[in-house]
Amino acid sequence: MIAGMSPYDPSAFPPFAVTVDLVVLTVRRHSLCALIVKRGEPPFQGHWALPGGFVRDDEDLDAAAARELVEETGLCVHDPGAPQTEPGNGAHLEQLATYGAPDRDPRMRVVSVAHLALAPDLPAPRAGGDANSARWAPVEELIGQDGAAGREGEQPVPLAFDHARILADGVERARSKIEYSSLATAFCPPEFTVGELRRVYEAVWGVALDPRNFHRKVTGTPGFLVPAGGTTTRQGGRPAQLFRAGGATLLNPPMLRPEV
Amino acid sequence: MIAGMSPYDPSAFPPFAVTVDLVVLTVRRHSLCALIVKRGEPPFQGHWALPGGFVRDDEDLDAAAARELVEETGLCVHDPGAPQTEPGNGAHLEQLATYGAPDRDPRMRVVSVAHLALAPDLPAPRAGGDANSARWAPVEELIGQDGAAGREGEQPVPLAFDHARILADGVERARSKIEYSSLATAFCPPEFTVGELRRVYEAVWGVALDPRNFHRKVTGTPGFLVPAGGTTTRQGGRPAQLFRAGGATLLNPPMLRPEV
DNA sequence: GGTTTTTATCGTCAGGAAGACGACTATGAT
DNA sequence: ATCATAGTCGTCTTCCTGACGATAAAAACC
Repeated sequence: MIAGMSPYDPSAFPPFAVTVDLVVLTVRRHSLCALIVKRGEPPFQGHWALPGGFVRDDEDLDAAAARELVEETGLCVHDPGAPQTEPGNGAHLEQLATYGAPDRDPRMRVVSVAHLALAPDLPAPRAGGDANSARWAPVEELIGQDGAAGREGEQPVPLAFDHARILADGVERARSKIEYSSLATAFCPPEFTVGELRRVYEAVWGVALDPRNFHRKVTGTPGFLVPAGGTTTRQGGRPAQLFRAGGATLLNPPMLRPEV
Repeated sequence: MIAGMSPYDPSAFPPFAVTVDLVVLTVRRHSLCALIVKRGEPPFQGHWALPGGFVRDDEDLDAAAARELVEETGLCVHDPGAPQTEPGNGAHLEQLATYGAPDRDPRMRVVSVAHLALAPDLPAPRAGGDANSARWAPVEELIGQDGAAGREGEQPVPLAFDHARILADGVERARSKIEYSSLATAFCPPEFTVGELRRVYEAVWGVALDPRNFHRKVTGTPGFLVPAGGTTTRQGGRPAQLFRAGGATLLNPPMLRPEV
């Protein structure tokens, strides 16, 4: 607000509530998982939902998303201004899309600016202040698209509001974006092996990749990986070289996702 | 709103105004142009800005964008629900991003959901109800990134609010999306030649493409183009076969944008 | 200790796609 | 008739990918 400039006539536009919702993704035990929280108040009390909350009066949208991310997971956003993420143990955060159907919240008009966060595997989710509990759930349990629904009798958990749609859009964004960017490294710890990075791709895409061709591709792309010096054997088998994410953010030519 | 469900406590969240802003792009005389309107009221009275307006109380975000598009240009959105555009003489419309910095409007808190519209060349812009005038402006006059700024003494027109940023994001979205989708056909009339489609790519990317390789690529990609039957000579030279956009929306492998 | 298993890494080869560019075709302009 | 302009078909080389053999270095097992 600037002094001396008259505000809008409040009757000239309808008031909205603006929230941020978070699609927080990680890779746990070979599967892509999303963070969901149990709602403690109506509507949808007791249902699982994406974490989120109201945007404050003096807060930018990205700042609100980063604040909610810290509140729900303790994760810090790695590089708030940069367009792409870098290694670090922080998370990658980017705006996803905005959802504002008139009836998406039964009580009033709410516009939600969804954000996508990618994080390395975390010890355990911590419940935020306004949620009874939180957990990581494999995305195929939340959105039945891989035909994996019904496996072992697991029925999809219905998410509150339009959050299943938001989650599906976020997953699709992640799946497509690791094709042409180095974003998959956001799922990895600061130092990682080629095999660990390959398992990220395999989990996010739900496919098996040839280890030899994958190794050739990622090590042959300039700027994608830089040797961190040292090896690890935490996966068993022959020790693997440790890498750090390089400065390159765009992969050209892209990593090709196998046909379904 | 649902009867019997109590509304939010209005003091629990700050009220926002929600608007839609439009990045309407077309190709005119070999250059990528954006629709801008002259503001008739403060703030930024007399400055050029992107068309847009308030979202109504019972209106979805996409519906508001489509309504503004009709009001400003008379263009109808081709297929409101489909994820991609098809030929038609309507426009392609998709959500771009949301901008909500606390100080982006000096009078109050406004969150703008920007949308991107791609349209074939139109006869003439018609000024909407709330704009004194409207015109197509080459994007390099509005965002100085191609080094074309200052050519012939044309200084960039400063757009109101954060609209230069929004326009730049929209242009970048269009430039990248025509790589891997058939979206470039949204800039073409219902029937078009390979050469016309190539000139769209050249205008949007600002590069020259080899006509022979381009022809091989687009005609060799299944589902991208379907012969419409008939030829035209409106470009001079040998008559060219007319095509219509095919059903394919994704180009795999993508059209490669030459290195800068 | 020896063998098997697991994972990592290097190499080879065939097929597909793209860039560079030659050649030919069919119109309008002069 | 000649030229300029645009469209269309080929050729050749180069690069990248997918398929897959082979080797290397650790842990697990007997």
